[in-house]
Amino acid sequence: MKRNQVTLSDIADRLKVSKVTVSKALRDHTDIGQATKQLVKDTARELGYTPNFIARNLSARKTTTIGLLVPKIAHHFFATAIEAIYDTAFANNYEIIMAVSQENSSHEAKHIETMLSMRVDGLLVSVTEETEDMAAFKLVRDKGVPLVFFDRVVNGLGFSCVTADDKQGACLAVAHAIERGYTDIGHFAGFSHTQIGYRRCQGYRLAMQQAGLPVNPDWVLDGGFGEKDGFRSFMQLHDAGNLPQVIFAVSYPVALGVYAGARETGLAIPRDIDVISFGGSSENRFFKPALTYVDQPADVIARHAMEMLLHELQHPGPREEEHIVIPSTLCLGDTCAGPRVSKVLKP
Amino acid sequence: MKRNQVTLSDIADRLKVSKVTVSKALRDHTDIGQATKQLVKDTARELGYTPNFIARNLSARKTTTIGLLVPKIAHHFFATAIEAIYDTAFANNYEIIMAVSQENSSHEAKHIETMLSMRVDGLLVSVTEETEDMAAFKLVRDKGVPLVFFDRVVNGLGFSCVTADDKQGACLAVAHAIERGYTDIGHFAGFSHTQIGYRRCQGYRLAMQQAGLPVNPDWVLDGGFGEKDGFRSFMQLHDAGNLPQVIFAVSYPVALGVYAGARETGLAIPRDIDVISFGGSSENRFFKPALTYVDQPADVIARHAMEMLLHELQHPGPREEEHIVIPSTLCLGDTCAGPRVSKVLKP
DNA sequence: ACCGGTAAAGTAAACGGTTACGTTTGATAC
DNA sequence: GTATCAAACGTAACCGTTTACTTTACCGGT
Repeated sequence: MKRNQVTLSDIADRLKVSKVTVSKALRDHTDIGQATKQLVKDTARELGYTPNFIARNLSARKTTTIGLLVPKIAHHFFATAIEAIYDTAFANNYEIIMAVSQENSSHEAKHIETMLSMRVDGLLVSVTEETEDMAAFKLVRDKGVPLVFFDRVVNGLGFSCVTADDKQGACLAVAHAIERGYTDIGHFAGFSHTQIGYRRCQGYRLAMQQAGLPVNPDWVLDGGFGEKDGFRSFMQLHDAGNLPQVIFAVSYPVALGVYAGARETGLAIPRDIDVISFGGSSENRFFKPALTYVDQPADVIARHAMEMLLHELQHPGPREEEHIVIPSTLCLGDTCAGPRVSKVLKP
Repeated sequence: MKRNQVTLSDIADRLKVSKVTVSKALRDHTDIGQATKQLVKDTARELGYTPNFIARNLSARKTTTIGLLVPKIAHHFFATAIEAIYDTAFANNYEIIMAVSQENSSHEAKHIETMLSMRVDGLLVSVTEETEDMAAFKLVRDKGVPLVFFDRVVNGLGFSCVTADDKQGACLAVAHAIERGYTDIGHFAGFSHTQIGYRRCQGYRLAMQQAGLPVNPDWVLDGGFGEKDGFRSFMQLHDAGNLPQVIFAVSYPVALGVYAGARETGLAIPRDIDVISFGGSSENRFFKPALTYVDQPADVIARHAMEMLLHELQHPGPREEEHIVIPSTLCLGDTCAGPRVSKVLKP
C-alpha cells in the first residue's frame, strides 16, 4: 500500500526552503520570520501534514509516554483507576501505553520489556497476584526508568507506591462487623504472599484481637482475588458445614463470589449468611442486598500515583522509596447489619 | 539523567563487528554464522540490551500498533470490550495505544490526530455521543489508515463496523414488555442523532407498532447515554406526574439513572415503576431487583472488530464498507415481570 | 590455475525528525 | 566606510534501526 505520508521535506521542497526551516517554523522557533512561519503552516495544512512522533521521539530520546500495566480492566477498581490515569495524562500532555497482564506474571514481564523497548518515559504498575520474579522490575531500575506502583505493590525495589490503607480499612470493616454483634467472622484472604492480601489479613487479625475474639484458622482461606476464588472458598466452607456468620472478602470480586455461592446453595444474604468486603461498587446502592464495603478510592489512588510519577519525571535522580497511603472509609449497605439466627444454618 | 541505553553499536564495538552484523544476529538472519549469533546474543544479555522499537518502527515504517479510541472506560460494556481487544492484540503481537475521549468530540479529534502521528497501523473507534464533525475521520481515510468502528459507529465514510443488532434487540426488549402486559412504555433514547440511539428507538417503535400500541411522544425522551441523563429524564416525567408503567432505557447507565430516580422519589422498582434496558451487567443476577436487559456481547463485538481490522491490515487495499451485526439476546431479571397497579402512582 | 558459488560479514543510505553550529543579509554604530 | 550584531535561514550530523548492495574468503569443480 502506498501510504504517501507527507514529511517536512515535502513541505520544504514545495516552498524552496530547507527542512530545518520547516521544522522550526512549525514549532514557532524564533529563528524564523513571521511570513515564512505562516507560509509553512498553511502549506502543512494544505498538504495534510501529520508530524511523525516516532521520528521526533527517536531524535529527542524521550517520548512523553507513560506505560501503564494492570492485571485486569473489567473490574471496578481498575476501570476507574485507569480512567483517572488517562485523564491526568491527557491533562499533562502525556500519552499512555497500557498493557494487561491478566494476572499472569510472565505476560507481565513481557509487557514490561516491551514498554522499555518503546522507551516509555515512566511506568505505572499494579502487579499480578502471582508476581514473584522481580527480574523485569530490576531491569527497569537498572535502566533508571521511573516507576510507581499502585494498589498491588512490591516494596524493597526502590520504587515508590500508592495504596489504600489496607490494614486500617480491613480493620475498620471487621471492627464494624464485631460492633454489629458478629463473632464468627471468616476471611477470604486472596493470596497472603501479596502485599494487599497480607495487609488486609493483618487488619482482620488486628480487629479480632482488639475485640478479644479468637481467629478460627478454618475460616481464613487463601485462594485468589477473583469471583471464582470467592465462590470456591465459599463452597469449601459450605460443604464442610462450617460457615461463619459473616465473611470478610478481600476484594469486590471475591464478595461477588460469596453472593454466587450463597445463591448456588440456596442461602440468602443477609438472612443466612453475611458478607463485607474490601472494595465495592457505587452501583451497589441501588440494589438489594447492597454490599457493605470498604471504599477503595480508585481515582484518588490513581491520581496520586500519576502525580508522583510526573514529579519524578520532572525531577530525575535517585530518591528514597516513598509510600503514600490513602485512608479508607466504610460504605454501609444492607449486608453486615447484624447477625440473626438463620433458620437454615442453625435450625 | 544519564540513561545509558545500550545500542546495537555498543554490542558491535565490544565484539569488533559491525552493527549490521549485530542487528542480523539478533534477528537470526541466515547471513550470520552460528558462533557469531551466540556471541552477539550473549553479549546483548550481558549488557542489558533492550531493542529500541522507536528506531525500528521508524525504519520499518510500521509499528504493529493499533490505536483504540473509546468514549469511556469505567462502563461495563467498554471495560469488557477493551479487555477483549487487548487480549486479541496480545495474541497477535500487536500493541495497543488507547485513548479516552470522555464523550468529548474535540478530544476525540485530537486523539485521532495523535494516533496518526504515532503512526498506528490501524484504528479501532467507538465515537462519542456528540460526534458530528467528521474531519478527523476523513483525514484517516485520506491517509489510507484502516479503521473499524465498533458499537458507536459512523456510516458512510467507507469504514467497516461491528455493532450489536440494536433495532432487533430493542424490539425484543419492548416486545417482551408488551407480552408481559405493559402498555404504557416509555423510552429514554439517549441521542437520536447517533446511530445506536436512532436504531434502538426504531426497534422500540417497531415493537409498539407491531403490537398496535400508540407511541406517546411525551414518553420518548432524548438526553444522553449516562446515568445523569437517565436520572434527569426520570425526574422530568415524575415532576410532570406522567410516568409510564415501564421505561425502556437505551443503555445500562441510563437504567441506573432510572434506579436513582426511583430511589430519589421514593418509588420502588418493580412495585411502582419498571425498567428494562439495552445493556446490563452480569453482576446484576446477584442483586434485587435484578435488571431485565438486552445483553450486548461486548467481548464478541470487540473480537469481531479486532479480527476485521487485523484482516484489513493483512490484506490492504480499498474495500467496501462492511457491517457486522451481532444478534442480541434478552437476559431476564426481576424488572419488567408484569405490570401491577401501583399503590403510589395510581391510588 | 581459473571460474563460479556461497557463507559470512561489512558499507552506505534511508526512515523523519532535531540540534549545534554556520552563513548570509541588512541595519546600526562609530 | 568598516566593524558589529541580530534576524533569518542553511548545513551537517545524529537518534538507533533496517535494507539493499558489496566485499572477502574459502571451497569445489574442471
